[in-house]
Amino acid sequence: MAKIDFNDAEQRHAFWHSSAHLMAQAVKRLYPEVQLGTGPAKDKGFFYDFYREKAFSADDLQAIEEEMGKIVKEHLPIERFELSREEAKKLMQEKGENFKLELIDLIPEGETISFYQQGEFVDLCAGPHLENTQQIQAFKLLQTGGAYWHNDATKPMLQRIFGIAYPDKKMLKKHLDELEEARKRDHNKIGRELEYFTTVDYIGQGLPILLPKGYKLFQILQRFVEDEEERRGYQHTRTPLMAKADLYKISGHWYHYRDGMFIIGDEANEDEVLALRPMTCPFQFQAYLTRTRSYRDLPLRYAETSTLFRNESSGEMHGLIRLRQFTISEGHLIVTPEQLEDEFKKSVELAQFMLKTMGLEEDVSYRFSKWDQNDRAKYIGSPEEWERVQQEMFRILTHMDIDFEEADGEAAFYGPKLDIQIKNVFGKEDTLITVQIDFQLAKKFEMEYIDREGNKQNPYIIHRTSIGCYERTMALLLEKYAGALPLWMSPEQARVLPISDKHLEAAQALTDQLKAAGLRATLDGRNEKVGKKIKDAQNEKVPYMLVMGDQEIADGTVAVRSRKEGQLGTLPLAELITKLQTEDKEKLR
RNA sequence: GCCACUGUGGCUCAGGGGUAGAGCAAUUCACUCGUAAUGAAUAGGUCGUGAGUUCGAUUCUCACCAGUGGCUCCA
Repeated sequence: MAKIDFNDAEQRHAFWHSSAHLMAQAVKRLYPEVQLGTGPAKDKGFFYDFYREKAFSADDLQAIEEEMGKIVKEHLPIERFELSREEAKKLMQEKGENFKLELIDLIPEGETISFYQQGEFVDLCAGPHLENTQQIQAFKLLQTGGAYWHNDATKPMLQRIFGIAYPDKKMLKKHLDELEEARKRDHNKIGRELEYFTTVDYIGQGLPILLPKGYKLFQILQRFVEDEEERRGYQHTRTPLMAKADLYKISGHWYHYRDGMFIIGDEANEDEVLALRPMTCPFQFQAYLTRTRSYRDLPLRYAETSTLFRNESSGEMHGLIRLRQFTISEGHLIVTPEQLEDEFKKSVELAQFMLKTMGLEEDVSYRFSKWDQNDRAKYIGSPEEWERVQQEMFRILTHMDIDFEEADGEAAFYGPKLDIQIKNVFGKEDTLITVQIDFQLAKKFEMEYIDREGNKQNPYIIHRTSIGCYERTMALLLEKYAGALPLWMSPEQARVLPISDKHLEAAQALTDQLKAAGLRATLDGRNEKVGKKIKDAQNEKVPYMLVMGDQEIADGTVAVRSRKEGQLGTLPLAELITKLQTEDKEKLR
């Protein structure tokens, strides 16, 4: 039997795919009434969807694991065979696999219909697979969850079981240990422990409280972003958090986004109906509309640190990543067609600069999000316009030095997007940053400029964010650094630790001097042993600990300890301040 | 919204139909300490919320709220 090369993506894939079949075989043995959905390999691991009235319990999972172990020991060969469409349907009918029957109907005419069999278990499947069940020597079922048939919320919900498998126990243990480690970085855990944020049940879902450390980080990022934007030719606005329904009717949000908005007042009662803003675009457009614009005014770059409200459905909220109220580094660029490419590139470059400075540039991937031409109700504009703008955007993207994937059906309702994606500790992907080309809203809002020939033209609009939503970005930073943020982002950069109460006064003076030098310093004036103070500061991820005792006071120095490097010896105060200021300004690690 | 799981003092958790405990953390006093875990004392919980069953519920039932994982949706 061929040995599996786990570094080979295809072999790994086949391994996990066969693991899914192994699990399905065990499930069918234990619960014959279960109907099979589908069971593919994932990036890491596998899952299989089953139709069953009851969800699988933890005890069920254990029983399934045990049954899988038995099947492995049976050394069942895995064999492929092909059937005609009629034979295939007959077989699946006999087995009562109604979902598989649906799948057969989806296989295009002329394509071969293949099955894989191991022992009594047969599954409709394109493969490829392992040769024998005994190759799967180590596995673990990790969790269950509901999943709609065909990923469609109108279809029945199946029970999905997730698992991981490896050719040997060592590899499995390594994977499980890594999972454990990743969980320890979960921003939702450390962000609360380190007191960046909290939630309160009687405030509500998706409405976190940023505690002082959380707000400090927010503020540091906001100042950094706004300064950088200003340097790059942006002007900042501050626009209302709500508007009359009329505004959203012009933009189309009222019709395309209504379920996502918090609406105040009732049209039926002829109230004045207002809605909290789910995005900033129509507000900033009003800034553009204050006077007649010439091509000489363009590009016009508006930015805003903008708080938005979206009525996400209840199951969606997650830590700081998915919220009902959040604040985004919003911006809109009003450009002529000739400026589109350059301004688009600059927008992406600004985002990349932000990612690089935060240390996240290695962790993101790029997605060119296009419309779904089979679902036109979701979008405004004609198919011809969509094709034209998407081609234009594709052209711009290929001129840039980025690898991107294309995704259908991920566009905004008014235009295609470049999404910068990032994964959290659980491997779940979210959009961190987005740059979008909008060829629709300028027309709707009658935004125009006078071109060289004196003719009125609709500009293009680039919707973009430089750092994304602050809350989400903060979440990913906390996970990236496991709470130990680089100095420039640390809410508390240095903590002064007096050896005893005797040294409190000198320690206070040192703290004040550091603050005067623009550093974020605090004093631990507790009546505790210095060892304990150091330990606490380490746990709270403070980058620098400054110990003050008789020796230091006599010498006019400070004993410096770094979280990363341990004892750094004693430094004269002026030298310490220079060191910290230098590191603070560096930003890049 | 759907499928599940969870909810006992700041944290980790124990307990169990008769109105609650432990360790750590906290506070005060003593000690004034050079890399946490000395001594003494104190405080802190209507056991997520509401209703039902019961003589009595934190413990049983139901509903709701919130947190978490998955699906759908989305920044």
